[in-house]
Parts: sequence; structure tokens; C-alpha cells
Amino acid sequence: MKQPRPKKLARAVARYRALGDETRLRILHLLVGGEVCVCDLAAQLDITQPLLSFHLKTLRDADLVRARRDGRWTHYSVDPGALEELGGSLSALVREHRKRSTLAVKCC
Amino acid sequence: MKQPRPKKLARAVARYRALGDETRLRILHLLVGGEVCVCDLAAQLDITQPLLSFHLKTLRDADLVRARRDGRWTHYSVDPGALEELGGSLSALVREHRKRSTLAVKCC
DNA sequence: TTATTTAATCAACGGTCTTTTATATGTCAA
DNA sequence: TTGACATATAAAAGACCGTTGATTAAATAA
Repeated sequence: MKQPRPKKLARAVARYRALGDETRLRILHLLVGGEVCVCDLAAQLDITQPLLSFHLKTLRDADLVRARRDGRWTHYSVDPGALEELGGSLSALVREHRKRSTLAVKCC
Repeated sequence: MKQPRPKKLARAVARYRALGDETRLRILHLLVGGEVCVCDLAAQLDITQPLLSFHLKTLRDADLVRARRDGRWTHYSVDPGALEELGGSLSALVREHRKRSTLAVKCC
């Protein structure tokens, strides 16, 4: 498989890193059903408000979620694009592995 | 989407965390063509030997790669199972999002 | 305006992860 | 056996991340 472009690699790293936290993965699952406001997320997560805000920012910075302000409230939703890109590159990696593993290239 | 089982969630977190590092993602891409020995990985990565060993252990602990000893050398290869499980849960998340996002559930 | 509510930001602490240097283990060749 | 080579492990330092408590900003209600 050709080596990933630096830019793309860095983006993938940032996204995997964002996914590598239990609270953030939970948030993502809460959002998968559609937009949820921060107040409702807070009600289900049992963490302090600033901490939730921090995790949401982390997910935002990785483009995994989007925020929409509506008066006093802010609604978050998943950004399917980033997830698809990640899932796609994972699948491609597995496919590539399958294809090449039959060829049994010797190394040392 | 139903909330993920604690055990499965923890495994996913550990794996995303393992993927959330540039060196380790590089290693995975180097391995996708088939088994590679540590010496060849070292030649392509420009990091110290103990550090490479550390990253390989991290990937092993996440079940993302397997090690096979062959005399003096150790060959690493990707473990497709873990990658498939990750990719699958990502795709499921995206699919679920697509399905539900048309229903537009109101929150606050 | 003033008070209240929702959410984001800041500073600081503690813990975990990465990185380095040094050492150990295991395997083969001489 | 001894020496050389390939890789793993240990200990310590530094950087980074998650968490908390206090504060701020923005929007509405009184």
C-alpha cells in the first residue's frame, strides 16, 4: 500500500486520538440518533460541565462533530464525512491486507 | 443506537488510542503488504530501536498486530480481526446516523 | 437594566504517554 | 564457549492530556 500523504496521515491521527477516549466515544454514540443539545448530553454523562465542553471541543477540532447554536442552547451532531473517511481508510487497509497477504512477500 | 457494551467500548477505546499516533499508523501501513521484520521497520522509520519496540508493544497490546519469532528476527503482521471490528463499528455508526438523521428528532 | 441560564474558556494540578539511555534476553556464528 | 547481533525491558525525564474550580461570554427573562 502506498504510504499515506503527510497531511492525510496527520488528520487520521488526530481523529483516532479523539476517538480514543471513553467519554468521547460515548458522546458520539449519543449523537448518532441526531442532534442533541449540550444540556441533554450533560444529563446523561455524569461529568462536570467544563469537562463536557472540553471533550466536545476535542471532537469538534477533529471534525467529528458539528455545533449549531440555537438561542441559549447549542446542539451537537455527528459529522458523517470524517467518520466515513476514517472507516473507509480502515476498510481499505484491511482489503489491501487481504489482497497482499496471499502473495507472501519474504522480508529478511 | 444502543449504547455499546462496557467491555466492547473499552476495547474500541484502547484500539483507537493505539491508532492515534503517527509512528504507529505508519507502522501499520508498512505492515499492510505482509509480514515485515523489526529490522526492516527500523530502517524505514528513523526512530531509536527501543522506541520502535515500545510502539510495537502498544500495537500488540491492542491486538492490532501479531509478532512471530523466527530465529534472531521477529516478524510483525497486521491482525485483520481487530481492524475489521473497528471498521465495522465505524460503518455501523455512520449507517445508523444516516438512517436516523432523516427522522429529525427534536431535543430541547 | 439586572438577573438567570447555557455553554465556553482559563489556569493549575495530577496522571499518563512518549522518548531516551542503559541494560537484559535470546539466538546464531566462530 | 565466546562474541556478535536482533529485539525486548527498565528506569527516568519531559511532554501531553484529562480533570477541576473559577471565571467569562452570550442569550433570554424579569
